[in-house]
Amino acid sequence: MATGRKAKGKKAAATSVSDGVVTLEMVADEAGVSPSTVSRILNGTAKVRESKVRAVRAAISKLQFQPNPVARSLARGRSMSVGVIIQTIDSPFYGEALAAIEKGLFRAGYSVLFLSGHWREDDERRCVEHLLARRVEGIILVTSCLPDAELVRLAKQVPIVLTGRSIEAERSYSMDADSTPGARLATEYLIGQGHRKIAFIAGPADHPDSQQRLSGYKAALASAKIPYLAKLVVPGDYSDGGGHLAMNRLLDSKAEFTAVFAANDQMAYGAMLALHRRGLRVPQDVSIVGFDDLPTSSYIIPPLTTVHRSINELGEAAAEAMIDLLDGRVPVSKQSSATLAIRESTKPLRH
Amino acid sequence: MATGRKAKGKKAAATSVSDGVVTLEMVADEAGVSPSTVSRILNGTAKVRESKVRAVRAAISKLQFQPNPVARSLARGRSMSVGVIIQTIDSPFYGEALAAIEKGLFRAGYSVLFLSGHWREDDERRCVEHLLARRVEGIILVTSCLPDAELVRLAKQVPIVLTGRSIEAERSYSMDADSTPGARLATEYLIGQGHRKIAFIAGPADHPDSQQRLSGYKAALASAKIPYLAKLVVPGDYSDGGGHLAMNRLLDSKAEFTAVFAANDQMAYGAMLALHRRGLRVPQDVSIVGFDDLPTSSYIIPPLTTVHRSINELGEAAAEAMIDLLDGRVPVSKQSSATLAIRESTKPLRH
DNA sequence: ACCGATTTGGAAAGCGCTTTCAAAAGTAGC
DNA sequence: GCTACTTTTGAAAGCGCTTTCCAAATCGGT
Repeated sequence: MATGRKAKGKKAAATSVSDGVVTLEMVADEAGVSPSTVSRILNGTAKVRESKVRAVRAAISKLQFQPNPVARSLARGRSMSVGVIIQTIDSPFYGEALAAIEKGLFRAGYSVLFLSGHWREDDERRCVEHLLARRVEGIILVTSCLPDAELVRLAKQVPIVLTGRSIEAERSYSMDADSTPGARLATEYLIGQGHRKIAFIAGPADHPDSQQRLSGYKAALASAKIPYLAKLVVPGDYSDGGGHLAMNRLLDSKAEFTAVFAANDQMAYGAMLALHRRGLRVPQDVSIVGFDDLPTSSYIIPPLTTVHRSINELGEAAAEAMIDLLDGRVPVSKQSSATLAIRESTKPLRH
Repeated sequence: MATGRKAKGKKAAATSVSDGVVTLEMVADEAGVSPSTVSRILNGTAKVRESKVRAVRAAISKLQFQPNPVARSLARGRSMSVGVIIQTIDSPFYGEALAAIEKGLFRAGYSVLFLSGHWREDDERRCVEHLLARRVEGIILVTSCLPDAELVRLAKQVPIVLTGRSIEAERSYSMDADSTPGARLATEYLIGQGHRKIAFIAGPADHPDSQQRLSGYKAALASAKIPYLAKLVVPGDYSDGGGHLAMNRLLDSKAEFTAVFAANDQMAYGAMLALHRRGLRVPQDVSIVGFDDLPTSSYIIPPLTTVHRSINELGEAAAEAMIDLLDGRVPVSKQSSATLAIRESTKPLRH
């Protein structure tokens, strides 16, 4: 094979191993064809005579050639990478989603750049800048805290997919998994168990997600004709510590309640600890339900009843939507509804 | 300013906005200098007359120029990216380390590619391939499960930093934070509290880390002249479920013990739940200590006494070591020792 | 004012691919 | 066997930077 293409001196130099790194040109030489042909075979961009294909394939495996993605990116003008901005990369809740995003995009040949915004608007803005400078082809924002207008503007530059938010913009896709139904489900379950004095530990007030959970709680109360009492609602911040504090505040306020719905599992953990410290038992004295179903929630004591959403699916859907956008397709929206994981932190109220 | 460099037609074309993307050449035109000069200013690779520097700076900010990192990478032959392989990106323990790695490398101008190996040798191998193909400049392996020989071979290709492992190779850095002292600390604390029948829930047997914890446990027993009883050691797998199972097994075996040391917090959670299910109270009936100090460990009931290592520091150190390697320096090894976070899952044995 | 020693800065050659363009080869059709 | 196409393929021009090389400008000293 390798019909020995007339080496023109220059070629010989190119072929001389220098770096241990094999280039497409070396493959071309080895196979006795031109670089264009190799490229065409690599990308399937044109028909090439079978015999040459074989020669090139042989050369590739002989030299162990691997195309340099950087050169490729430059030539094609595509970076084959997408950015993912998350608030903290070690988020217990979103971890699984990240894994799914990584997997989905990886399979499609993209590299993923994860960056943390730390719940700070300008940190997040800096992440966006960095990603844009890195020429990512798209950005996935997991619970962004940037203002809508800014996101809309961003969407003009690159396709974006948003979770937990919703904006109107071309080349963008919002997966605002509404938390309201889940919150309602949780509250209704408590009501179904006979509870009427149900406290609510809220998330950060400015968080849309957190507002939805509150309104789900209210909706459930309303439909059961239970009056909404502001004193039963205490603010939290989605952290264990915040839940602990909130529960202490609630307890100190002497408001009466037989059940608590915490806007997320971490706050539920904190609340349970506060209850425990005051000698109150879960679920005998107080029932508690959380939201998120963190991996450990089924292993704490008592195992926590909580609203479960497939966060894995969320990640998969985000990755898929991004790929759709990048390919110029319009992502199909898919709903995955929340379910209630009923465990041992709740029990029927007996009177 | 801008002395009006004789535009040569060709230049005019280059300057004509086409894509919305500003190139270095356009900046050069705008400032009336050559591209080389702009590049030199950008990189500080040579002295340039003050007046030109100002003109170029002005042009850059006027055009909002941002150098294209892809082109830069190609020209410099450096990708400015490093890969991080972790077993699962949503690991509760390593999450914080990832955050620190990301931060450290980001600051140094590198992008980070996170990939998950899923505790599978060939998945991990595939990750390495991918990273190499992507031409990362270095790889950080957080608890790799590849055989030593392979890692040594890998180190010949790119600098690597390893955590929880130790290999001998040029351009590599192992940060094998030995778990033995921490494990010993935990066991000694239990002994100090009067416990003599101390069970141990081990991690995966093939895991060096897990072996160290076992030997720390043994060492503490030995130095207190407490005989080591094999029946008090049950295998686990570092998961909540594994801890649950292990504890059940222990309980079923009817072996007597007043305290348990779990090789990690997740298994401690599972064990506590198993204890709870059998009506045994922590710490009144059984004391338990964990290892890792997960963020939630101080919020579970009862808050878990556990071995704390600054996982954040680990991440920082990994990033720093990688940067050192990339800059051709030899990383200085820094030790951060384990401490015991004493909380409420342990109490003195009274007899 | 003149000469060698420094600075400065532009032209041009890459980096390793892709892609356009046009020539070379192959295929029919008559 | 020759014309008119259609396919296959190579040469060469980028992609947007960096860097080498060399000419031009500047400087110090006599």
